Amino acid sequence: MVSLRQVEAFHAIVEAGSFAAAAQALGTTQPAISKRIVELEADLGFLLFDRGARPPQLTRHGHALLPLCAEMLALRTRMRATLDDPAEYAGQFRIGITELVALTVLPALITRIRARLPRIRLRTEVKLAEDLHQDLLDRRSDMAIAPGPPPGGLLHARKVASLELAWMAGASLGPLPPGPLPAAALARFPLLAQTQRSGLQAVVNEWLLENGQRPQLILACNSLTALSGMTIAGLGIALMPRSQFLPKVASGELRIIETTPPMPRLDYHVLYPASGLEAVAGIVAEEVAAVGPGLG
Amino acid sequence: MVSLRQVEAFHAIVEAGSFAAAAQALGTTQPAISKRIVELEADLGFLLFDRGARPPQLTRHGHALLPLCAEMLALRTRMRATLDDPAEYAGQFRIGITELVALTVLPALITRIRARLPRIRLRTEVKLAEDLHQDLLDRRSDMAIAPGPPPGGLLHARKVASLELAWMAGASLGPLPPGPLPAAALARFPLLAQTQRSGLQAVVNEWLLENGQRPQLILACNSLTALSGMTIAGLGIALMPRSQFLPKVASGELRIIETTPPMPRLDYHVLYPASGLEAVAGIVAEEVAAVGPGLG
DNA sequence: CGAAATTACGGTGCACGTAATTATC
DNA sequence: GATAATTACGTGCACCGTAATTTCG
Repeated sequence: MVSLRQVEAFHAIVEAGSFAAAAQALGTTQPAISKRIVELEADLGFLLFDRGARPPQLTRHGHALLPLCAEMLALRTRMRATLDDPAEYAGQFRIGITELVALTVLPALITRIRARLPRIRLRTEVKLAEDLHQDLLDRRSDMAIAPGPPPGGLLHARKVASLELAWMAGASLGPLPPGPLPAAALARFPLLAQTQRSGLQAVVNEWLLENGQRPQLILACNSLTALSGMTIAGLGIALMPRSQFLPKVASGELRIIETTPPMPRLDYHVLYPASGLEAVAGIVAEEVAAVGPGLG
Repeated sequence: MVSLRQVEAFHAIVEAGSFAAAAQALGTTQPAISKRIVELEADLGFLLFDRGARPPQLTRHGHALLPLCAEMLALRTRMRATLDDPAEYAGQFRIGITELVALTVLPALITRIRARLPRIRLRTEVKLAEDLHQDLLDRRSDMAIAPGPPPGGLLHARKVASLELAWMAGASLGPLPPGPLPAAALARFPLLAQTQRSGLQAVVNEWLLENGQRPQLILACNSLTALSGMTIAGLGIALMPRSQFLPKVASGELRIIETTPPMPRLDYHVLYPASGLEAVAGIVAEEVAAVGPGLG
């Protein structure tokens, strides 16, 4: 029997232009897409694609079927919008966040969301920025609070904070030269960093490259907390959200290294796809924006 | 994610009036239906039924969702109808038949069907009449060629043959009284029969009951061929399609017992549901009708 | 020869059906 | 107390992802 997954796959192939692209768009693999189409063709009793062409061309019947598929998928979206008042939404809502969010505004955010959407079933997952983006695109999450910029025009995006970043060094790292350091001087320190998939690390890479340095990481760790600990221990220097670590600076555990040119700010966005949950997501996004200043 | 099976279940419950009735209509069980609804509600984020009422009442949101579901299911049906020329249909088509059909017109029928629908993938299954009806209702088959009457108004039905039936006795059963036998006299013979789910047996039961006799079967067997063998062997008498066994009568292996009142005729129908394959089924039905006289 | 779809295959999660429980009239 | 839906649970299947194969340009 025809299933929505098959219809979705067919539609995605036509939209994306190839089986492989459709697989990526739907967050699955090429063989899975291929199989869904074979099954759909068997169910319907006619071929949808002419496999003799590259890329596969729609058959006459495939063309005829396409608008029906689009309409069916639109209906699925409209089903979720049937809920006129988002406050009544009692379903699951998955928010992907960074560690920074988890350490700062998450408790306040959850409190605010529950106040406006009392029946919602929240799920949060901490990941690095690029993984959060991918989860959104693959529909594994409904919203992300992450450094931008958003990967494409596919997502609703709203800027919620602009973090001031600063290179930090532990007290035991030895004397620092006075005044702002150029990139070349900075790059001579051991660089501690989150992994390549992190938003902070993207800033580091870009800044170093723009200033003629090759990023050479000494140590990568996916935990910001662990990273700060290693920095304090004098293992190297790390780029971190300035305000979040000001207490450590005041206590003398961390020292701030100014740079020239200065580090850019890191913009946090709330991101969500068009998936029929926009009404709910819009409310959550408002609350994210409200707590945004707490990020730094 | 919302699936067509969930939507189908929801729609069927509203149509049928209860979870249990929907399960029967869809050929599944009550728990399966219940689970699909729970999942659908979880996906959508709102309740569809008020479980506090008996039978469960649609919530406000359930009411709002219903037309979208109906539209989606209608789209699924239209998808199959996308095929404008049924002769191009290259899918599976499952025909349920009785043993009588298999023994008489099946080869001719298959030849004719393949001529008109050259790409079709035919599947045939031999079963007793009641099982054929159930397979149709549960969507396990696409067409049945079986004794009527059809169980409800749910199926397309077309009469394709009217079989003359006759009680038959083997040569070794001993002398028969001359002239037509009343039901009471007939019932004193050992009665051989197909099982209760057979169309022939339904005729026997009804006729005996109408004429004041309790059906008392000596031996039941689901094979008409085996039944005729046992009759020839003198184990008892059996009601069988008259024309099909005329050669055995001519050879003296079988004798015909006329009754009073005479046995009714057994009407064969071609049956198929509304499932989006009507165009194909209509063509197949024409061919069934064309070979119908071959049934007797 | 390279890109892309299909086929093959092993594993896993999900959906089903049976049976027991709960709830409602 | 009876009917109907839910919950619990074990099983089988279907779908997925990895990898190998085939098929085009």
